[in-house]
Amino acid sequence: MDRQRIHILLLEPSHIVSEGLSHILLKSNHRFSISQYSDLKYLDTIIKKEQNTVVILNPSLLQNRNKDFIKIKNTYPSTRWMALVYSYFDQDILRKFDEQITITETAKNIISKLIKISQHQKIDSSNQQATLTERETDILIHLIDGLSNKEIANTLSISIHTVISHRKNITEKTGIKSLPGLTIYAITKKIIQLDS
Amino acid sequence: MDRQRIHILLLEPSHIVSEGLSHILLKSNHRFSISQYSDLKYLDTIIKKEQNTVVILNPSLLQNRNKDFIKIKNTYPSTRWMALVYSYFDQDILRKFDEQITITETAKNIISKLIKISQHQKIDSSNQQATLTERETDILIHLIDGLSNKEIANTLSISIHTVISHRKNITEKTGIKSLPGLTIYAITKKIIQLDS
DNA sequence: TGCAATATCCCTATATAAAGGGATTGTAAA
DNA sequence: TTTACAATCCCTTTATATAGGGATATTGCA
Repeated sequence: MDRQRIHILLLEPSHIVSEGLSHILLKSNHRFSISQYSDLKYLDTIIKKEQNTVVILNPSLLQNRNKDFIKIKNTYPSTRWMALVYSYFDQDILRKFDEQITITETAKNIISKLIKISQHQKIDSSNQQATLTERETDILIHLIDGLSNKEIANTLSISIHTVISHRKNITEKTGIKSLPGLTIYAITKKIIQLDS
Repeated sequence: MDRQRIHILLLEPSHIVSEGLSHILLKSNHRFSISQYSDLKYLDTIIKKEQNTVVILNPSLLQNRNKDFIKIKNTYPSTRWMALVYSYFDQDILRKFDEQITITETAKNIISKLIKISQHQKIDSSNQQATLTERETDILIHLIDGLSNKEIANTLSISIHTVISHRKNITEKTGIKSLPGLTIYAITKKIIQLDS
C-alpha cells in the first residue's frame, strides 16, 4: 500500500530545476514516475490519464490564469497540488496548493512532503459527504459561539484532549482548518442559523 | 440576535445545587453555555475571556472578599451579576447584584430573569456604532479568508505588528473577540457575501 | 495651529491552538 | 468474531494569538 507508485507531473520552466528535482526523486527508494513539462500547455490532457497524481507546479506559470487553475483543480479533485517556489511568493496563490516546497529544501524534506500528501486521503471542498457526528457538531457549535477548547471542555464536562480530538476529526472531515471557514460551513450546512 | 448564546459562570459551593441549576438551564431551549465552579479561585481569569456573560454567584462565597468582588465588578462592566441564595441574605450585599434568584424559584422564573438581564446588556453593546476603517476592513476580510496575522502581513506588505494593532482596534470597536463572531458580523454587515 | 484619527511599527509575557504522536473502551455492523 | 467507528483521554513540540504596554508619522478638520 505504501509502496504504491506516485505519478508526478512536474511543471517547471527552468530546465535545471526540473532536472534536479526529477533526479533527486528518482534516486530515492520510492516509486515515483515523473513527467516533466516547461509550461501548462498540455496540463488538461495529461492530468486526466493519471491516477494517484501529484502535480508539482511553479506558480509563476499561472500568471493570469488563476481561473483556469481553479477550474482544473476542481475537475480533478483527487489530484494533489504542490507549489515549487524559488523564494517568497504571494500567499493568496500559495494557499490554493496542498503543499509548498522551495528549491532550497533538502531532498529528505521534499520527499517526505510528497509521501505525506499522496498518502493523505484528500477530502476536497466539493465533497459534500463529510457528515459530522453528533458530538462533533456539538463541538462545532460551541466553537462558533467563540468558546476556547478549554471552555468547551468545561461546558461539556469532558477533558480538553477530547475536545482537541473532536476538532482534529472535524478538520479532517471537512478539510477546513480555520474558524471563519468552519463558521461559513456551519451556516451553509444549516448547522447554525443567522436570524438577526 | 435573541438567539445569542449566554455564557454563564456558575459559582456555587453545593454540587447538588450547581448541577441542578445547570441542568435546568441546559434543558431549556435557550442557548446557554455554563461553566461551573465551586469557589472564586479562578474568577478573575475566567471572566475576562467571556463575552455576554452572566455570573451566577452564591454570595456566601464572598465572605470577607467584598472588596475583591467590587473590584472585579468594575473591571468587567458589561458582565451581569446574579445572586443565588438559599434563603435570606444580607440586603447590603444583595444590592450589589443586578438580579437575585433563590433555589426555590421555578425554572421558568429563573430563565426569564436570566434572559432579561442578558438582553439588557445587549442594548448597551448594540448602541456603539462600530464603523471599521478601510484598512480594518481589509484585515477583517483576510482574517475570514483564514489567513494568520503573519500571512496578512505578507500579503499587504506591512509588519505583523500593524496587523495586530488593526485587530486590536477591530476587537475594541465591534466588541467581538472570536473569529467566528467576526465572521458572522461581516456577513450581517454585508462586508462579505455568502455565495460559493 | 492644535487635536483626533488613522496607519504604521515595536516590546514582553502569557495563553491557546496546531500538528504530530499515541491509547482505551464500547458498540454496532460485516 | 473480527473490524470499524465513536468517544474518551494523554503526550510533546512548535506556532500563533492575546493582553498590556508603548512610539512615530501623516492627514484632515475645527
